[in-house]
Amino acid sequence: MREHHTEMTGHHTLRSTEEAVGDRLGGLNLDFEAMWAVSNIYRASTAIRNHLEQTVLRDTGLTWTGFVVMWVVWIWGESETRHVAKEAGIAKGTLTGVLKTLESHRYVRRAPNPADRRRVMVTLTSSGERLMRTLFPQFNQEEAFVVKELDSQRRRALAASLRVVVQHLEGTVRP
Amino acid sequence: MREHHTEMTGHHTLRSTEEAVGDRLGGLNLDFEAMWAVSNIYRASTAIRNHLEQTVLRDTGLTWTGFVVMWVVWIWGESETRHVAKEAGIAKGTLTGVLKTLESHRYVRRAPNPADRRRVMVTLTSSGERLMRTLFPQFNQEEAFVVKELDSQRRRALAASLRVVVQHLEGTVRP
DNA sequence: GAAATATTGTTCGGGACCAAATCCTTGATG
DNA sequence: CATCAAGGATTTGGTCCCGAACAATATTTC
Repeated sequence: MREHHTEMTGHHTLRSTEEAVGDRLGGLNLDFEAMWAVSNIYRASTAIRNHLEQTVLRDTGLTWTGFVVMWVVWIWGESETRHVAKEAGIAKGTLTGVLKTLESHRYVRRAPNPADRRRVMVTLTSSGERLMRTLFPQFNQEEAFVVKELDSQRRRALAASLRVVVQHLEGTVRP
Repeated sequence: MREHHTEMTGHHTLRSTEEAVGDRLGGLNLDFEAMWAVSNIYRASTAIRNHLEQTVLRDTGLTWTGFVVMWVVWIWGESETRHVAKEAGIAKGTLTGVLKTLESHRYVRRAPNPADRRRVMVTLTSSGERLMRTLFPQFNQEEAFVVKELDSQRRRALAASLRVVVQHLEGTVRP
């Protein structure tokens, strides 16, 4: 692993962070490969989210989570809240609040399920549908920008490795 | 008690989500490789964070962000708040609140910089230091669990690809 | 069938989170 | 020196976020 400084800006880049970690933890018996893999997943995720918020979402009035929730409903069609929360990766209590916000913008609508009155269904309004149709291609364009520096093979390998991680974690039953 | 919500959806695994996307967006002209790479980064990041919160952080009273902030100060030593916020990937206003929480647990301490009284330095208390020394090895052990299903070469490739993404995004100067 | 048990969405309390406004301090400019 | 601009952290307002407690509804058990 050869790491060389391109520049000494005095600011803290990714490279110098990893060096600081090496300095601080070099003596300990740690799994550094696992550490770099995991910490870079988190780091990339933050950077990507920031980037997409700043570009595509900037003037829409939508938050990241609001967008994700609408995306789920858009992909799956009318859905139960339970399902939406799971797919969006948020707690059901959180979803209640997010839906309240999205409803106030008239992007989604709640509808009680007549067959089971505990359940609530969520649908996009036509205005929400329209928003997703214009927003999603822009979103995908920025996704392409994000992985621009990786060739096709690496993109597929990246996605494949991450799928393995996710399925490993989700497949692990917790007591 | 079986699920009556039906038929073709069944359970919602990673695979079936990707299938739903294919059904819904198959006709559009999109960069699917980019989409899978990016969405799996986010998905993995969420799954990992949940896992670590449920295991290592569960009984510590620390939030994810609180841990990350302490980690940064632990690695870098006494630091300026500005630097900590950047490394932790949160806004400076957020850091103020997080530090207030951590200070109330006596894990960190604020100290005004005498040379420039606008600046504030953050250090770990000895109790915070002790906490990191016991917590971090556990954390690393769970990181190893997270990537258990990937061989060494894939772990390195994963980290390397993510570094490329992060540096590409952070290197992109925004107007 | 009534009572016990489970499931579902909402509410609530305490944090996390951001962008913008604010408050202090420093450095520059006249 | 006095003023003003720039650079720090904090506060503020609105949203997100979780877990636990809750009320309503559905299912199982006896």
